[in-house]
Amino acid sequence: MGNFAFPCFKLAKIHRAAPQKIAADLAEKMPTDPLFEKVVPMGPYLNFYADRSKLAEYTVGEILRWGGDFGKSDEGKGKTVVLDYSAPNIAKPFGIGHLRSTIIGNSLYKIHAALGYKCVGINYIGDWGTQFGKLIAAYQHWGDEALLQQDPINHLYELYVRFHREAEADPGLEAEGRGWFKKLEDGDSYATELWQRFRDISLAEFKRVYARLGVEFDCWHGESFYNKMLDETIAAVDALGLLEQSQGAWIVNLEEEGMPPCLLRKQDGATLYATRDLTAAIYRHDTWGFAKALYVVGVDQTLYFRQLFAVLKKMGKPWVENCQHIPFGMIRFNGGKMSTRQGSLVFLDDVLTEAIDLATEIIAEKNPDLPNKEEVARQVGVGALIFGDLSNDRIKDIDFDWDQVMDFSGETAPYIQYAHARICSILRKAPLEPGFNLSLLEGEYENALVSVLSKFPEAIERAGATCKPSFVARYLIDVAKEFSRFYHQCPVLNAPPAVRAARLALIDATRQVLANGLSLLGIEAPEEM
RNA sequence: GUGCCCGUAGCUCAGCUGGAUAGAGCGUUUGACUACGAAUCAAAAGGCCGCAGGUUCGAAUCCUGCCGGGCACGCCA
Repeated sequence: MGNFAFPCFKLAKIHRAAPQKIAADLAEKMPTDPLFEKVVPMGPYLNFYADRSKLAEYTVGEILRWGGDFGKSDEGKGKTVVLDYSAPNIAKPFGIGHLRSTIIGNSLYKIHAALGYKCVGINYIGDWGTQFGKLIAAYQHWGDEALLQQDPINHLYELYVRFHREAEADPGLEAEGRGWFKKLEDGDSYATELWQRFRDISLAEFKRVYARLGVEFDCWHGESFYNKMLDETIAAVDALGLLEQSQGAWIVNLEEEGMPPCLLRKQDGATLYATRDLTAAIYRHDTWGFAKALYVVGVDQTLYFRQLFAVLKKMGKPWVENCQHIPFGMIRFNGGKMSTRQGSLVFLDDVLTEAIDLATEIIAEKNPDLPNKEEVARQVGVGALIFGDLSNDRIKDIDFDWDQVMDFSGETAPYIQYAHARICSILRKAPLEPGFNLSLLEGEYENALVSVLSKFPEAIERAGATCKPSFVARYLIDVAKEFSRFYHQCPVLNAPPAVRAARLALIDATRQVLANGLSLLGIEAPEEM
């Protein structure tokens, strides 16, 4: 098989001839092209074989020329894409469930940036809503000031879990929670003060986790940021004649669209998630005039986003066509849904710590003299965790499994990082030599590596078009795999001088692609590990 | 009940707009550190691509039905 194959069945139909004959005829008539070494028919297929030397000269040459910019494009030049990701509910602890939105969004940010878009990463933190009323109610009943001082996160978590446990037996609690949220919305000073404290405590903790993950945001406008604009939004909906009262609540009817109504105000007058999201969408469009707005949110909210977008459409916002829900599958635990309320939550921070500890152990065993072990252990442990998530199609559910997370062999980030580190190791011994002749790279393993390297821009493009970082992740596995084969088959340092120079250039190009690719996933590439 | 998503090797998953003999990793068995780092490489075993129809020269891929699993379906986010 060649680098490209052309099936001749369709032509066979048109010309009423056997596809084998068509392939043979075409091979005869095909004009010679310097890029292809040969074009040969094989049954009903026409195979194009690229000229290995030319492909190597071009590919490796381009990579070395562009360096860190190799793979980028100007597809999104002059366009802005707004990404809504992570968006943790800060009344709850940061669970492993939030990891998905965070790292998928982070990667899509980098991928779009590489495609030339101006990106705005928004952490739409869940710092408003009924859950804060519940938290306040819980604090009223069982809160402990001393505990809140010394171990704030765990204490808030306990309160949250206890509230829902006790609420099962005492439905009055739910009403109490809603009551506190209403007070919060009405500006009650005591409620506001508690809310502010809970918010500050949680946010500080969340920022610590983001730092460990290496994730950043351009904008931290949470739900509470839009409080003052909510009335205006509802008034605008009303002015368009879209607002209806139903069972005491204010809604936008979506019967025509075949969907349940979208609630904007509860019976008690308090607002809902949709009210804030609607406001946020309009605000974001006014502020950034986005060409695309991506919402990296779980698949369980698919209907919700269809409703939200439907309301925007009814409001006559043509730009709603550029809004897109980017769903991802749920993380389950022991086959069941992970629930903060039931306390069956795996803390992201614990998972990070475990992964980093394991990386530390492996380093102690395999590379005890490594400088800055702690930093490398973090890069590897966190990388493994991120890659484990990004390497599969985001729509698939994940059953959280410690054994799987803690496996650093095979198709993992450490595998890719290891290939990168080995290249760096060789290049430390022998830096790139000037005057190399890339046309010498025509061996089987060299060609396989060159060939996969040439496909990097394509991988980024696909990942961007589909909003699926997994295309980049899987691509990097291919690169690392081809490199590993090459590495075991072809000596670099001990090769004849001319070949050695060319191979040094080849591995340097490989190093560049691995580093560029990993960075698109939000994974670091240590030079030693 | 209705709608949406998923179903590929023992396990976890690739398979782009239908195209050649369906591919990886883990696990299992075997081989390779006196060549640049063995977190690696090489090899073997392992498949009615959930089931049944249909469209097509050709289907894991498209259509229909069924089975199994997940999610959602008005006062949470």
